Amino acid sequence: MPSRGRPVKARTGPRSVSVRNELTDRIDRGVLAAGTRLPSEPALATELGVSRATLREALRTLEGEGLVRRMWGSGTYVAQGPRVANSLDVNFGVTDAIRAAGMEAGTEQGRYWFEPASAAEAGQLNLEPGQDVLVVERVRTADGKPVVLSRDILPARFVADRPGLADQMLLRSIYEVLERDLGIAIHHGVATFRPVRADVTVARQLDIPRGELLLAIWQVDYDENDVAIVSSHEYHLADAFDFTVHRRGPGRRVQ
Amino acid sequence: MPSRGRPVKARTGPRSVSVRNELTDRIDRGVLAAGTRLPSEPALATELGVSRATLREALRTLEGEGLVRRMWGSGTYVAQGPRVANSLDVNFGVTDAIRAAGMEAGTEQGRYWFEPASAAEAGQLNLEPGQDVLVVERVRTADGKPVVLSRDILPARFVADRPGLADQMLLRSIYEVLERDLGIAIHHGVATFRPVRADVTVARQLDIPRGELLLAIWQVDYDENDVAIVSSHEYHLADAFDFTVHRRGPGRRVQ
DNA sequence: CGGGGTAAGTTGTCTGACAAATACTACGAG
DNA sequence: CTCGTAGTATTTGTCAGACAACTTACCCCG
Repeated sequence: MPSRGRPVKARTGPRSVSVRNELTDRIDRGVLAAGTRLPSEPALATELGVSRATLREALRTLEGEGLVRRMWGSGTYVAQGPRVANSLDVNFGVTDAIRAAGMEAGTEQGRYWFEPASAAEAGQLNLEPGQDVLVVERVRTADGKPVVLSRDILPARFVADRPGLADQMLLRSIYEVLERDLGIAIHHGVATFRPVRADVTVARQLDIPRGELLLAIWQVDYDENDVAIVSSHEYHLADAFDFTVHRRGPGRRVQ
Repeated sequence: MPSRGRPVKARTGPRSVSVRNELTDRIDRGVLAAGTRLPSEPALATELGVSRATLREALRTLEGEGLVRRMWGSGTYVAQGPRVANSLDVNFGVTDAIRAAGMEAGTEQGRYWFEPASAAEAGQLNLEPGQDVLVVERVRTADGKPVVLSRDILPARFVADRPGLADQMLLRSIYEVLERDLGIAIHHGVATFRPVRADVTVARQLDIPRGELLLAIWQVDYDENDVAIVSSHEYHLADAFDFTVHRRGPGRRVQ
């Protein structure tokens, strides 16, 4: 395919994901307000120029994400739930979380280095122990105040022949650099979290007293083939944000 | 509408959910091991006795839940991802979490009372301020050691004419009582959490020093019609469990 | 004015077919 | 013998139309 300046979105994958994005867009922009009923499936399918099967594919995904609710014989409705700002279900970065809270996101003390992977890191990233990893450490600020200390760890081979990339990661989102410069799209991640107290090194970097309350988040991100790409450790100030999670079930015990 | 609180086991739902349950069962039982490829859609559809469209509906749901991965032209594979024990994505109760960790779940200091709803509670549960709510407070133990203090708040009218139900809630899971005795199935919930320090009352109930690390979780559960049913406050010992979350995306966002 | 039945509307399911992408195989060049 | 390449088979994605199951609203009747 000849290279165009901006490949709108034509080439990517199944057509149903385009439909999904179009519908989420309409919901986000308020074109489809919460609680309202969507047009019927045949009508909406014709309007979007796809078959009803493809539309249903997209609707099923949206229902799984909690954005719409389908009722047999009645219609499909936009969920009127609290469209929570930073839901942990979707894999946002720290920058997005800060901006979603209406504050200005910044970075301090950004630095990176290479080191041999520890046994734990090698296991998470599917490397041989001792292979080099790139560690990117940043202190993220909201309106100038340090709120998160993050350490992102990824295989060094990703940036081996691209010397400038590590510097880019200090300035921009790592997800963004991975996708735009390396063509690696993060598909999903698994996060584990626990309350901890700030030890002396973390306290110094975040400029808080030792023993302060933090939420520690360990996360591993995978691409669409379940290959581990990056492992992250984050320490969040306890009162910086509230995290929310949309939980499914247990209302499916009937069978 | 005829008053049918909840028909026994009349398979009210769509057939695709039965297919979904059957497939999750096979994955959970190990019949379909992680990483293996499922039979092709036509083959699996005939085996399950449904059309391919219905099977795809179920597969779509499973993909959204992260249990399988579909690859165009290749096949559908059981996700070999971390089938984490207590993932926050699914709405388990404290009892399930304790048992999943291989410990014995118990309850201490269970008690309940009625009180007028506070403004915040009334808003969450869609009540008039001042209407009575039932508050169920329990200390949950794992192998005899207190690990969670929980307060569940629900409209008093649910148990107004069933005096024994509140006592049942001290012994069994509230979800279970809601579903079996009241015909109310919790469909989903939204949880918010934050690290906190134990104040004096919480510390006394959990038998820990004041200032100990806790994870506070506020949650509101809804039925299938987005009606708020119960509001919960839980205080978890920081080192009792690790919570994990499966995070989608960021994949491809248009904007 | 209330109740019940009927009809219209909507989602769920089925059937069959073709398109698009991938995995496998056979073949030929080096 | 090794490697790359083209072709074929397999698998998921999409399409079209039809009918079934279910809900809602309207109209008619008591």
